[in-house]
Amino acid sequence: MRSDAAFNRQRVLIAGARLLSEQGVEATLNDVAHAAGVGVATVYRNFPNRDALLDALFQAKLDQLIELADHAAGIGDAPAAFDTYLYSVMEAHATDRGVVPVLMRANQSARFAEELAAQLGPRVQPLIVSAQAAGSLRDGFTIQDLCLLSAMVGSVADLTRDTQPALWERYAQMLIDGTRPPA
Amino acid sequence: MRSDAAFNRQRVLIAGARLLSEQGVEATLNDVAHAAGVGVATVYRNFPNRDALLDALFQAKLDQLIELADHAAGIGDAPAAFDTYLYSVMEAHATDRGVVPVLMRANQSARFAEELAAQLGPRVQPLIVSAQAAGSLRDGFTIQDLCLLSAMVGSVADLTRDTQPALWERYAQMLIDGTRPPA
DNA sequence: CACGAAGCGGATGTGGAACTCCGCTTCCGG
DNA sequence: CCGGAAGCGGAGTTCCACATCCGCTTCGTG
Repeated sequence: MRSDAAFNRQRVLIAGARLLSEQGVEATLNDVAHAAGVGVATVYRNFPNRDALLDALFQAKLDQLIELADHAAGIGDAPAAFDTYLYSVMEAHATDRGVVPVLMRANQSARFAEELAAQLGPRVQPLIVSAQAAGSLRDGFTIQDLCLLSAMVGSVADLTRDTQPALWERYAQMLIDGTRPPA
Repeated sequence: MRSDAAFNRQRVLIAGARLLSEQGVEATLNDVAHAAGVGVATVYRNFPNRDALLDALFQAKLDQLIELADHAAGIGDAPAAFDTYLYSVMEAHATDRGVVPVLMRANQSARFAEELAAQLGPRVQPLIVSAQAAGSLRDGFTIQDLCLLSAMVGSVADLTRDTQPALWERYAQMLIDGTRPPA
């Protein structure tokens, strides 16, 4: 691969990630190409179609969540570690319009679901188990719950972004409260 | 207005409501026209554009929520009345893909926000106040909370409809638990 | 019943976004 | 330093949904 081509591919990925965060999946490939400072054809040369680009960005988002999990795993206190992780994922959903649609493709594509489970599961499951053992998390709580609770926060953030950009935090807190074991 | 024209208008509204429930705002006017058994032009003769049709359907959805509120108001027990209302609104969001986008236009249009507040507020506020007085609902809970909690359930239902159509109930229950006063 | 206005349906126009084609430019091994 | 392969940009094509136009049909009044 020629060096300039590799450089352009990076530019497309970076611009794509930025536009995805800001505008969600609505962003057009024309916009991405323009933002990256390349022509549309260059985008299509690297990614056969729109979905292929999204696939590539999916892995980047996944890496981001993995990093959050690894950071939380470094916290000694089990309840705090879990809470920190859950909150940071919620924050990612709320502030990055690309996370929800990209990750939620897992519901539609077995390949995505597997990759998600394989890469994220081993890191997150211990957080859940430890928090349950410490009594700060209700039994029966699953990774899927974590994904969907975060998606819920994301949807609130989407609806209120224009008028009350910080409101999602209220609901994030409410949901975190809801993860405690029933009294 | 000619009788056949009035009849066709009704057919469009009914078909529009059905498609909105099933497919959400994605439904095309062509589909609506076909489902109603009329031509596209007939739809446009009654509603100058797509938004005008959605406006008309908005009022229908609103009536539906009002009916739910009136039904709940008939329940003597204040906590049960509020819970019933909240759950039934959540159910409406989860099973009718049209409710979220139609109602959430209130966030963008002052007119909708006013109409919503004017028609729904006086019915729902008493439910909230009574439940709070009875100690089953936390202080600071607002109508907006009710709308957004329901929207959250709707978003979960959207994401899981294909694979686990009843999963939204789990989160509905979780959120209702979250409306109790903190221990 | 007859006639004109009101209403009708679908062919057509318009616009925006995904995707392709092609003539020009840039890279890089010999 | 040069030839050609690899890469490039953007004009053009296709597709789909919204919206309009127009010749034909139906209603309902006199």
